[in-house]
Amino acid sequence: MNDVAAAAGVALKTVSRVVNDEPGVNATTAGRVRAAIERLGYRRNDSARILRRGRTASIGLVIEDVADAFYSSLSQAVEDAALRHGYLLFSGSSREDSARERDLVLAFCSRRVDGLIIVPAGSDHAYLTPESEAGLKVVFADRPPGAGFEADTVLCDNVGGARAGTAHLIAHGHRRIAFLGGSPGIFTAAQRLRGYRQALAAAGLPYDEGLVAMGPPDPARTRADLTRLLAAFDPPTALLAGNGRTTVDTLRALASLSGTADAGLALVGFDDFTLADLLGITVVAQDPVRLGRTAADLLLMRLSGDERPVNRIELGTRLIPRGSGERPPLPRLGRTAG
Amino acid sequence: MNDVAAAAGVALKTVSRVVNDEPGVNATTAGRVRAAIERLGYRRNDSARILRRGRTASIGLVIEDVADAFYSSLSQAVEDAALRHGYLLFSGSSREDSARERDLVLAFCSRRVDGLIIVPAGSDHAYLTPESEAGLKVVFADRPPGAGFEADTVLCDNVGGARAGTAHLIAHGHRRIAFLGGSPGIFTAAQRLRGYRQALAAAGLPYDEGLVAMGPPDPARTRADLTRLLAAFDPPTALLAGNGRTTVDTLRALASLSGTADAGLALVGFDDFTLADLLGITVVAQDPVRLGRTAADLLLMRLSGDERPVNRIELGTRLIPRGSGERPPLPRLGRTAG
DNA sequence: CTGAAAGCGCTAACAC
DNA sequence: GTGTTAGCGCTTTCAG
Repeated sequence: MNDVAAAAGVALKTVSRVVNDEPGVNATTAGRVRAAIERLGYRRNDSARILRRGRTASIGLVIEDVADAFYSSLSQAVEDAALRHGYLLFSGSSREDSARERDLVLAFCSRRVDGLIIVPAGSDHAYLTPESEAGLKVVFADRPPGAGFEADTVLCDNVGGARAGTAHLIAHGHRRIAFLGGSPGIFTAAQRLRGYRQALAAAGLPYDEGLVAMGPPDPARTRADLTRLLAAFDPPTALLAGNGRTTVDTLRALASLSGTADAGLALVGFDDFTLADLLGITVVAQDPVRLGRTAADLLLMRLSGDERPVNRIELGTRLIPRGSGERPPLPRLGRTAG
Repeated sequence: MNDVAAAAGVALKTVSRVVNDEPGVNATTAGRVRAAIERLGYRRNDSARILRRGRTASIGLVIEDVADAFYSSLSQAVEDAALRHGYLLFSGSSREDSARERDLVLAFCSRRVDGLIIVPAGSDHAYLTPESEAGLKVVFADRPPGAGFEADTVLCDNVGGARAGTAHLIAHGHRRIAFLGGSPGIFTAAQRLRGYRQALAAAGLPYDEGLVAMGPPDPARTRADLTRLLAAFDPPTALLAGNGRTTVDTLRALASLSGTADAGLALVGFDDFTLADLLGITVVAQDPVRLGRTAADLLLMRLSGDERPVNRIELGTRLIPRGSGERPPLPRLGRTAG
């Protein structure tokens, strides 16, 4: 900036004014400055600017995994909102590791991001208290913060969605419905299990632990779970898959077990996915774009001075019937009592 | 840092030493400092650090669209490599808009990222010359930089992949093969068209412009293209879809046209996608993770001082037969000449 | 082992 | 309209 000033024969401050489009600079002078900038290939150093102004115009996004369709859609929505408002985006994936979440968050804090959108992997966010007190704005998305930390939160209606999916299967005559969900320690998985149980209870059906299999998405495990379930004395006639990856793993497992007694199993997946329409898979759809946009809007409101009490927003889900969830129970020959 | 120093009864510099794990600090003193840091909730301000050191330990990633599976996989790979080496990642999507690409890149440059990985939307990168001369390291991924700008580049073998896909269809007896590709202005789309033509030429088949439809992925357009192709006097018996989204759009279109004469059309897609296995879709698979990792490794090498001449790496593709590409041509009743 | 002073490149506040 | 000065919070350099 000094060099530019020298080259244009003006003071440092004038260059600053031109660079920042501040009013009160003679058009001719400004032209001379701009020419010098062009000639020298000068680019403002935002690090210095940030240091001086105390505002970075950047926000941090911590999700579980960018390569997952749900989170990449969410990212896209957050990115759009951020860029539209002049914020740059730092992003990182926790990979469901709370230490990595914490490291990312603290690294972003050290960079003095103005705000943070977090899909938490961990359940303790006390480490954010000093930042929050120092004025950092934080919004939690998809999962709430750990107990003891208050912040705006945007969630999907996991309980309602799972309840609706299960009720749908019950309405189609199913009485033995298995639930294949994510790790019970993950908020969304636990909530979906609750919804599943609520629907069973509402229909007067018993809750059978033998019909529940939970854990991190893993094709081999899903296949094993399914094999076990179908080999039982009283196997399920329907499945509720608790998340997108498990739904896909379940489809693969069913395809590979095909020809055996599994065919005709009804299936409802939680979270929509590409080509579910072509495959005829009934799902409880979430709206990751809306989730991301809502979280971003909330954060941007806070960043522009909104001081209202903490929000907790729950977005609805939508059941999309496509065939797999509307199949009636298949009578299982040679296995009925007697 | 001043406050911490005061609270711990030491000088500023000692706090700095502790914060940065520099050697030469008495363990007791260090303990006192750390206690003060904890008590005050102090977090180093990286903006100041960056300003002083002239190195931001961050890299910028500009892709086409995070919500696209290909680019989100690439992102994940880049992110992993970056974090592993202590770099934070700025990311943004150009949405195939060269102005947005430029704005993002320049914003990252203003933040003084140490390096940049770009999937270019535009074809003029002269605007990067000053940065490059100032020491910024740039790697291009998936598509090369515009003429006149030299930089490391990592590509997929688009020509070879499309040639292999087309040759595969020819080997299965097809003579009239349509190509549904992306906008001809996009490097990858143009290269894949070349590969398609090479394969036809190698087999002595004519190139028929009526069998080629190119443009930005759009379900409605794909459907219209397909309808037109199939209604022609001498319709194709096979399709080569030029990218992931078009492959999916093609599948939907074929499904909705189903029952009519389209069934039995052979199909090879370029770029693999989730569930292509279950749907039995033969594809020419790229490896976005490897692409991202290679680009990141290249950049990290440069950042650690590698000054060797510019690299241009081309990653191979892999044809995965799954059924759709192995169907023989279907004789078309009532349409043959005579 | 610890500390004091200078300065990274910019902007805010105030002259002229 | 333009210029001068101070200082953002840190690291570097050099002294104790």
